Amino acid sequence: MEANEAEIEDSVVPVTNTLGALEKEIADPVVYKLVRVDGDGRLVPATHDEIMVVEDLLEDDKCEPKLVPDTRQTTESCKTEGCLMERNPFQAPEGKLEYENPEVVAEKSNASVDKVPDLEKIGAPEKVTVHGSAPCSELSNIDLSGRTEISFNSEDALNEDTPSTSASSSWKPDFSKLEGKICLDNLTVKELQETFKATFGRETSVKDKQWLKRRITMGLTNSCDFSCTTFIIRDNLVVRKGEEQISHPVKVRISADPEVGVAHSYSGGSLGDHDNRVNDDANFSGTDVPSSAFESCNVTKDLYAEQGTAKRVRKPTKRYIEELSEIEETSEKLPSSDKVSRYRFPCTESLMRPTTIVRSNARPLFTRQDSLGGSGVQIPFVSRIRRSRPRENFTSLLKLQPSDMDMATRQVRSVFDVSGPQEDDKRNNDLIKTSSTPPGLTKQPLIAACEKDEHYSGMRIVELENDMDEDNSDDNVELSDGFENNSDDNVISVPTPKGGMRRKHHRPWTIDEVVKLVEGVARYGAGRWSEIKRLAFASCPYRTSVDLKDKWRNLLKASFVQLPAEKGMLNSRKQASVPIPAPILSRVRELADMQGQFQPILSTGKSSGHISGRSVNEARSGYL
DNA sequence: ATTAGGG
DNA sequence: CCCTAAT
Repeated sequence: MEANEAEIEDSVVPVTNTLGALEKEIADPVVYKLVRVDGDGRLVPATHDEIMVVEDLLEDDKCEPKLVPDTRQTTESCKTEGCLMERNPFQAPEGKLEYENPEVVAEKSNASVDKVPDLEKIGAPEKVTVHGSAPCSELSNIDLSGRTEISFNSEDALNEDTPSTSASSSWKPDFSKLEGKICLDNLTVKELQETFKATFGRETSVKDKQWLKRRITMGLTNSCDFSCTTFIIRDNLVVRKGEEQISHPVKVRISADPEVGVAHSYSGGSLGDHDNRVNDDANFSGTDVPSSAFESCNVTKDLYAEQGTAKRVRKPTKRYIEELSEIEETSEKLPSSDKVSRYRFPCTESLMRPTTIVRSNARPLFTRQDSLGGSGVQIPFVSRIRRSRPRENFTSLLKLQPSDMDMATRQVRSVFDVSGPQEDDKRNNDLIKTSSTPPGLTKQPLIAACEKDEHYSGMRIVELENDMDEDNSDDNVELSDGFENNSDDNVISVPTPKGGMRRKHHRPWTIDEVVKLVEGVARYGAGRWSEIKRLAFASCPYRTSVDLKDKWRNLLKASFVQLPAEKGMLNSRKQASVPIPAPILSRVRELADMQGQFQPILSTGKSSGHISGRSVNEARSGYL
C-alpha cells in the first residue's frame, strides 16, 4: 500500500500547499480530503481507487475543484459541501482546521456550520445532503436519540445522492436502508449488519443486535468532529475553549478533557462490551443512545449560531480506543482497509493525556491554606511518593515562608496526615526526624500504595528504592565512623537574616562517600560529575553532581594544604566531623595532578597507576 | 541538563 | 550548600 499511499497523498488536496490560498478563502470554501475511516477508527487515506471513484462522482456532480491549484487530481476539493468523501461528513469549519496535520484532518466541511439549518427545528424531511459520507448521512437518518427526522438541508446546493463510494473499493454501502429515519431497534440482525456495513464499510458477522446497535450508534455518533471548533465539550455542554474551567473535581473525569472534540470518526471502533464506558462518562444510560450524529452536527452548528449548550458524548479515551481496537482485531478481521497504511489517530495522544491527568486529579487534592506569614500559601497534597526525601519538598515549601519554621512544619505535617496514617510514620521520620519507626516497616506498604497510585493516576513512581538505600547503602562502608549517621539530617534550616534561609540540611560527607568520590574521579575523571553521580553515587540521592563537584573542590584544597605537613601529622587534626584520612587526601592530590596534566579520561591511566589501592597512593604520595 | 566557579 | 553563568 505504500505506493498507493503516496499517490493519494499527491492526489488528494494538497492542503499544505494550498494553505495560503485556503486561508484567504477560508471564509466559506471547504476543502475535502479523501479518507476512509478504518475499522479501528483511524483515518485512512483514500486509496487510489477510491479517489477515482470519487472523481467520477465529482464529475457527475459537476463539482469544481476550487482550491486545488494542482489539477492533476481534482478529486478532493469541491467548493462546497458536496463533494466530500468519507464518512465523516461533519467536519469542522474550515477556519479552525489545523493544517499541520493534513493527513489526519481529512475532510472538512462547512456543511455543519451555517449551511445547515437548525436541524432541530427543521424537521424537514430533506435528505442528507452530506451525501457521500455514509456514516453520517445514515446517521442523520437514523433515529437514535429521541430526535426523529434527522436530515440535512443545506441551502447551498448539496449534491445529495452521491453515495460515498469513495470508501474502500470493496465497500458498497447500501444507503437505501439509510433513507429516512431508521430506528436501530427495529432492525433485524441482518439489517443491522447491513447498516453496520454501510457505516463502517465492512462486513460483520456479529449477530448480537445489541452489539451491532451500539457499534453503529457509536460509530455514527463519534463521527462528528469537534476538534476544529473553538468549542469543547464539557459536562455534556459545549463550551468555548478557554472559557471552560475545571469546576467539579469529581466530574473532571468527564469534563476536563480539553480536546473532547477530536473524536474524529473513530467510528469503526468496536464498541464491544466496553462501550458502556462512553455512555457512563457522558452520563448516559446504556440503553439510551443519546447522541446521534445528528445531534452532533447540530451542536457544531449551534455553536456558531448561539454557542448553545448541546450535549455530546465524551471523546473516547486512548485506552478506550485501544481496547476497542483490540476487540476489533479479534472480533473480526479487517478488510483491505487494515492493510492500508493507517494514519495515526490524531487525537490519540491528546486523548490519553487529559484522561490521565484527570485521573490523577481525580484524587482529592488536599491543600490547605497556610497561614504562614499570612500570605496564604497553599500546600498541595502532591504525590505521596517522593523521589527525594520529603525534607526537600519540605524545604522548598519553607522557602515560601522563610519565617516561622515551626508553623510550616506543622502545616506540612497536617497535610500529610490527611494522606493516611500509614505514611505518617515515614513522613515524620523524614521530616521531623522524630519517629523511631523503622523505615522498613512502613516501606512496604508505602510502595504498595505507590503502585496503586501509579495504576490509577498514571504517575510514575520510580526509584523508590532510592529512599531505602539511603539507609542501607553505606553498609559496606569499611571505614564507617559512627558519626556518619545518615539519619542525622538536620532538617532544621537556618534562616539567614538577609537572603532568606539556606542550608537546611547538611549532609556531612562520610569517608565512604569521599572514597567513592575519589575513586569516581579516578575512574571517570574530574569534571564528569554527572557520570560519577550516576555510577558511584547511585545510592546517594542526596548527593548531586554539584555536591560531588563541590566536595572534590574541597578535597582538592584540603589535599594541597595537608600534603606538605603530611609527614608530621597525618591525621592529627581532629577538626570537624570528618577527618579525611591522609591517604585519601594524598590520592586526591595525585588525581588532581593527573587530571591537571592529562585529560580526565584516563581509563588507562587509572588502571596503570593508582587504581590498585591506597597503599600505592600512599607510597606515591610519600614521594610526592 | 551539566559543568564551573563564586558566594 | 546555594546560586549563577556558560555550555
